[in-house]
Amino acid sequence: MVKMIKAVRGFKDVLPEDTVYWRYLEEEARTLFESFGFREIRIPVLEKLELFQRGIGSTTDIVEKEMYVFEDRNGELLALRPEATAGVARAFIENSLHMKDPVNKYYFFGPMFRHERPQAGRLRQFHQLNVEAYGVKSPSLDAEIMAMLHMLTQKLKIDDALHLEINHIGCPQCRPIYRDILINFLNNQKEKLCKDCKRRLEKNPLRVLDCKKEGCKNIASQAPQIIDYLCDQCKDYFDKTLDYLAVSEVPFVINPMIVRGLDYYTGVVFELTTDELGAQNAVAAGGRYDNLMKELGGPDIPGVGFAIGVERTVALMKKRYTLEEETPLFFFAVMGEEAKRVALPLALKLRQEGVKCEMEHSDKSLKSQMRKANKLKVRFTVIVGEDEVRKGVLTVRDMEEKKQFEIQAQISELLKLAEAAR
RNA sequence: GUGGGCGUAGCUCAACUGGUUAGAGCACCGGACUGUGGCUCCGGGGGUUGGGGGUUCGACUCCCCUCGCCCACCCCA
Repeated sequence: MVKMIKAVRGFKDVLPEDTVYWRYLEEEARTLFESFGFREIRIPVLEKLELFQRGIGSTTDIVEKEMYVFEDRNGELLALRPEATAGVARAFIENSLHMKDPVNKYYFFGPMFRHERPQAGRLRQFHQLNVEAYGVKSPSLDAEIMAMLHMLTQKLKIDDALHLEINHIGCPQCRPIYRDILINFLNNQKEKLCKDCKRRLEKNPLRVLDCKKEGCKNIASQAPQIIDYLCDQCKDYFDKTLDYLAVSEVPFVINPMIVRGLDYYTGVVFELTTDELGAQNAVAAGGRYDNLMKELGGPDIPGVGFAIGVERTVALMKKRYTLEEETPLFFFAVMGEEAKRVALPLALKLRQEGVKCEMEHSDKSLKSQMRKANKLKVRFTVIVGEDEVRKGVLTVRDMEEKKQFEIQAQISELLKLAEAAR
């Protein structure tokens, strides 16, 4: 037997029964985002490796060990994007969009690539819906964006499964101060920390705060919290953001343990989490990234945004309701060459009018064609056989009413039926 | 990268302590007045039991290796 070629590990096919959900999500997101003034941008899947090293941070796990890196034929190092924000920022700078657009709000949809071990809710190729707003640093904008995310989950009827968790991780002034205090605190109890946390202590001390191990949790619960060490500006900014959320009736909880994994985050950060999907509980996440643009060699322009995990969102949708593909209105059951000569032009004209229909092309018995029509869940089966051809008529069977009748073999007659069935 | 679990028809699963041509349901195809669906009945196709090696008279069942999938850690959407 010839060896079967299978998809690459962690890369999945999305079959028609599932694309219904994907499309529903995309369409709801598009109309919602656009109503907020966000415009669609599309960027390449492949970027120079350096973009991600500088944008995301060269010591983050994503850049250090999860990227698909390739050498181009000219020796240049390229990477499949592990996330979208760095690329959007690059496009923004490269096209001088801050000089052109009065409003710099973009949304984006596409695949991302991370070489991790697959598990529930985690793939090597996965999809994100991203939202990015550049040029303004304002609590009301941050709150508006979180409200938009909340509205999307309401439209998708999955908001009951989600919690908006929010935190503020400080600015370049106050974060280092807190960081030192935390490191100092943790160092004093270093022996009680787990193996992973000792490593985290070196690399990303904030992560110790959300370790799942009991011992570390106990220590973390007594650790100093960033909120108590924010500078006046950050504190004020955070308070205002929370107030805007409250008056907008967006439910949220403050979670001082939220830390983002990408270096570019500053200030307000948030996650949309669920406890219905196993260990990978973040359905969306985002925050401010006020230094990203500058670090990529662009203008000093602040940004805020979030990314929604499409597969995870679809998983929640599927747990709650069923979406089905649109069924054809007509099925042409044909017997013989002459019948096909009658049916084909009629089917083509119906589609021209936007009516979904199917016709049989293989030479099967009427019984088998009826079975197919039934399986397709069509409303009308149009039977065309020798008798019909001779008389210039069509036999129409109403599959729901289980009644059938003859009509003239004219497109106008079929359109009348289509109109009546709507 | 590290752990654990699992691999039998398209899908969900069977097959006593190793023992005859590996079964069932669903799905698929066809038939039951050679032009009529959904129900029922009947029939049919489809598996080198993930792959390789070993033990044995005999392996889906035992052993080894390998590949793959799943879940968790790590990390994150």
